[in-house]
Amino acid sequence: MSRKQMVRPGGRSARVQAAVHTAVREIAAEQGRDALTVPLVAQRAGVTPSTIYRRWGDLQELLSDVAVERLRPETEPERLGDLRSDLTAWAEQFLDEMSSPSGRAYIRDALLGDPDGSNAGQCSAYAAEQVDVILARVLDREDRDGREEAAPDVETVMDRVVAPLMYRILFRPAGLEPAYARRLVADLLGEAEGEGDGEDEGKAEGEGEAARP
Amino acid sequence: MSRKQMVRPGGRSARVQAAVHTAVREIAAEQGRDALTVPLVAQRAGVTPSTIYRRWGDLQELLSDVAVERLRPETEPERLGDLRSDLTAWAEQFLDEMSSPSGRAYIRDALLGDPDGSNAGQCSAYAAEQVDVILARVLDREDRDGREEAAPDVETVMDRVVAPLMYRILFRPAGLEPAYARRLVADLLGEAEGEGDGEDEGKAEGEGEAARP
DNA sequence: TTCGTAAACGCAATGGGTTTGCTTTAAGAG
DNA sequence: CTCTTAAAGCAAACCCATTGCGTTTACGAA
Repeated sequence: MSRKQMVRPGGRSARVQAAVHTAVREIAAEQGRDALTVPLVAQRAGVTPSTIYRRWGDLQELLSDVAVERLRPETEPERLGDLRSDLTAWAEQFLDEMSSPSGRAYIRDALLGDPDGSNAGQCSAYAAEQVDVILARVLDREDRDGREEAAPDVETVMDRVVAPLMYRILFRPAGLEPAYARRLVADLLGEAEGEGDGEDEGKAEGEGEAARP
Repeated sequence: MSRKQMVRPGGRSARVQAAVHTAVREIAAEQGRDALTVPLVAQRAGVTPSTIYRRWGDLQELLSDVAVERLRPETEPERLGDLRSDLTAWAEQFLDEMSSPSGRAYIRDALLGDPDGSNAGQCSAYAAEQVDVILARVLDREDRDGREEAAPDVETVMDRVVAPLMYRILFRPAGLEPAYARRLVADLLGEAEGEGDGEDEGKAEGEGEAARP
């Protein structure tokens, strides 16, 4: 677990932490993340570099902290009425947010300054939480009006939707489109009902990978 | 593409690159990767630090280069006779190698010093190549003796097997076991034939994630 | 409220990693 | 063989990372 969890909860410590975090975000936004350096952050936050080094260890851990904070979902998944719609919409939004340049940078930061893997685990837990909320609605609806709805469990959704999305984002960021997220959900849930809204659903993505040697 | 690709192919440049790469591996093996520093590597390789900085930019990019080289598979996937066996064996080995502490470190290095994502892409291409070799055998066998064998395509295997494995390795390294790799392959190919060799196949993994908030 | 303890911060000095201009070497072409 | 130029060596300057010590301040107990 990162150190910020064990600092004193109130008073000066909290002020310093908030100042440092906002300083990181401001500098990253204004001058790009390559410009980020501990002394720069310290100056902007109005503290001394040694304070940052003592509390976070190094720049990577600080960035990892900020990244996890930034990766926390702020709203519940949109409520569309059925599992397929909810999951599709959420997957598309997840892909959209995470595959942006800043999203990829945050993911990398979270993975990076993470000696014990707890920050990355937190990241994954956020996604699992969101998925669980969506899946819980299925049970709710079944309880209410007895209708049966095919409901995979959280782990299956992580394996079949979240993991492929994240893998592509990290390892093959080229040519990632919303259709890919839709297809993953469709493959998981079965393509039974009304799909095919005219857009491309195919798995074509114009890459020349996996050529036989 | 990383810079080492555009250096002069022979002579002193090649010697320097080789010396630097082996220096990185030796120091990492002897003193741990935390001890790795550009001046140290330079001294061991018999070059000046500025040479390394000019060719690789910084330590992370150098480590990324070395990591990709280390992640290249050295042998063809084992040939067991049918798709299910080949893929299961390969997935187990992949998980075993990649989830080891040094494997995770290499993956992180490859992802890290990788501004344009080409090193990570190379990493993924290696896996896709191996999978493709396995899948090509199915077509070979069909051509030879007309037998039909269910054959997913490379992208499907990447989504259903490689991506979940890599996701767990990076984001949830706790409690990863060979059974997980076996289950992924079984889920993809259908659990039709003889499985259940006594070991645990279940998806139980004693984690408390995804608790409803 | 007051006091005591210990965590957290500021200050300052130092060591070393990083960067850069200039020079020298050597690979590859004509 | 000579020429051109990419790449490596050298050295100095810069700045970041690290650490010891003194000071401030939050938190808890009397």
